[in-house]
Amino acid sequence: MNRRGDAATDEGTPTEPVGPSPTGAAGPSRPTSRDVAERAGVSQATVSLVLRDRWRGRVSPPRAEAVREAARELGYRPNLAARRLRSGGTGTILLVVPALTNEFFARVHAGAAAVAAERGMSVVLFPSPEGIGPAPDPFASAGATLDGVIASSMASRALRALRGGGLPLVMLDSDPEGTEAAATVNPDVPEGLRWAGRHLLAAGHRRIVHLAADVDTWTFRERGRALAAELAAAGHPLVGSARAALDVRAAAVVAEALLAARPRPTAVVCDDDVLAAGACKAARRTGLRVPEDLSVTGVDDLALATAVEPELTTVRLPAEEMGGAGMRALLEVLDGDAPGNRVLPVRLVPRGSTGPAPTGPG
Amino acid sequence: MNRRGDAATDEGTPTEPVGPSPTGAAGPSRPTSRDVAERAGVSQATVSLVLRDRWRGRVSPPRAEAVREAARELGYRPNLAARRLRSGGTGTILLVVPALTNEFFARVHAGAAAVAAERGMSVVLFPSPEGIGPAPDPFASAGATLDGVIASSMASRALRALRGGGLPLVMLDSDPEGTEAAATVNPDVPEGLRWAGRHLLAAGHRRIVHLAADVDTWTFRERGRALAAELAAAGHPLVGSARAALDVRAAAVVAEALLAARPRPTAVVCDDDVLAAGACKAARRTGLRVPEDLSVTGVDDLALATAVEPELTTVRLPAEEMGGAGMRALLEVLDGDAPGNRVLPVRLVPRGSTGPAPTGPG
DNA sequence: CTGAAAGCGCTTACAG
DNA sequence: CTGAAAGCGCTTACAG
Repeated sequence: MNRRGDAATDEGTPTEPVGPSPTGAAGPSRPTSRDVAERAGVSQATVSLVLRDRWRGRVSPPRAEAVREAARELGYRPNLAARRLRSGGTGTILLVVPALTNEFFARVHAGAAAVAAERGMSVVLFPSPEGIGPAPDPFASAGATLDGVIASSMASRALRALRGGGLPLVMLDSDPEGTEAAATVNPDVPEGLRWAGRHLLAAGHRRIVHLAADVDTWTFRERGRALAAELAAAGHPLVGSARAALDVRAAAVVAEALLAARPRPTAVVCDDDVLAAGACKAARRTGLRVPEDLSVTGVDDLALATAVEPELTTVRLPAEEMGGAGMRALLEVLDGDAPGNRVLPVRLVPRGSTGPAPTGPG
Repeated sequence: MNRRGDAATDEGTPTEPVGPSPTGAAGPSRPTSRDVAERAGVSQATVSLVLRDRWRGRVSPPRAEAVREAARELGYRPNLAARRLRSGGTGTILLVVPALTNEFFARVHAGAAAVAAERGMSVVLFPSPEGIGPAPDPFASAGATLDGVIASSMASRALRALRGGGLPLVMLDSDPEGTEAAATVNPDVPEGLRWAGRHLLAAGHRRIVHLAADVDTWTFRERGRALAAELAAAGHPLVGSARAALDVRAAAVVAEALLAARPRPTAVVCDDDVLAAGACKAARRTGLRVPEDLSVTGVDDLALATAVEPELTTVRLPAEEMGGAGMRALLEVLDGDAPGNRVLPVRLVPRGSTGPAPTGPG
């Protein structure tokens, strides 16, 4: 007979120094589906059916309700290990991102993990992003067997390594066309960059440059394309552009060169907040004031956007929502549905790093 | 910093799944311990003993080697669900932190998750940090059954909710005395703050103030205490201090007040990089140059430390190592060992936000 | 509509 | 030193 009780009952149990249960399964054992079945006066099979919501047309409503009540009274929670063993699933999803230390991907992960937790699944991060190209088996090195994969912002080259795993794949922030993904979830980055361009145009800026990320992925290509198109359509095309690695210091070096052009640009649109922070750094070194002499915009709305002075005007990407939506899509695929492609809205967050275009010659 | 998505070529890598699929449910079924046993000519029990490294004195060395070889040849990896079901463990560890969005805790989590993965365990984050005080059962709301708990930088009040769970507990960045933790892992924060103080004293600063975190936890109390003691011992005690919430904007407001004192302080030691960024903001608004007029130091070495201009001199805390060491300690507890208390070294990273004390009257 | 039974892959007493 | 056997808690055909 299984008991359930609070920790206080532990005091009565003998605790050897080298414990009887080295696995840490302390305390009285939890109620099982057998206990629920007994209490509800049904079989274990009925309990399983009802609790997994597969009972319609197979169990009578009153019995289903009785099962639910018994489960509630007992505080029953299914043993995930048993369920997985029986069902063949592993309960773990691999999240592949290009850089683990990046705050954006940390937020994507948080969003995905939260949704996974609701379903008793867990998320493992791909542990060595550097090795994703030549690694013969990225999945084995993940240290777990997998039910599916979510990949974010990957280069198409790196994506090849993800195929052939035969696992359901959901792509985030990636080309919705031509992938073998079962579903995609994308922030509307083109619209975001258009917002940034319009924001600067409205402030009177006419000499705008683009500090692009030196990363060959769909998301950054789209950013550059959308910005250039928007400005050109307004009759004030980009007057310059350059690429920098996603690193504040590297970006500062490249931005300094961009700012050396004459007439000097009055605004720089950056693909990413990290690049924008680099641009601000460059401005400061060059003796330019932000925003009086130079306006700067970023993308992401990371913590550093409000940490720098002035704070960054930026395009907020819904990182957590992307992770959550991606996980939800993957769960749908696992359930046999075809979720398709989703686009999430983004918004411009105006802050201190942008202002009216300086008047007079540059 | 890692470059996003920039992976080496993977040409030559076979795209077709070869042999037994390492990925689990899809494709041909994975080899089981039974397959290994068959191939090695032993029983399943022997395989289990050998592969879990519990074979000494129970299995002859040649047979043990044969088992290992068979497992290698087959690409055998144990089914975690089966192992957990049998052993009673759940394979999941709860990590409780005060703020999920904080980069420091994200790094602690990464370190813990990496070590956990090596052992086939997974880490769940406490999902609602706000609720940790009054929550009647934080464990149930974690959405999973647990083998143990790691808690970082928690207020003692919040800690009470963690007791009574009856689960093995490892504390990070917390008071090593008087807790019911089985083990603690702490960065040497007092030494870190002493370093900051010495660094400024050596640069000639005599009017130093402390911008403290308005958070009532052991780690921040220790920081203030160590700094005050170090400066007092040198004959140049703190000339002021104030507390601010861990938020750049809030810190800037408080720092402005600190900097209004006359004679003006020449250096501000901050409990955290976020506070230091706020202090830099305040300096800029006040018209003070960093570091010419004011030196600023932080603690953590977050990404923002190098994103701001000038970059922050800071005390680097080994966040990943703490998470990893904490997980290792917890695994030892689970194995029946008593790991005790560990202190991890910290180091001062001098950057542009500190310089020689300004000469002349403040 | 419902229950009895088999079995997922592993670990652990237990008997040799 | 080694193997046969039981069983962890669940889900799923299958037989009523």
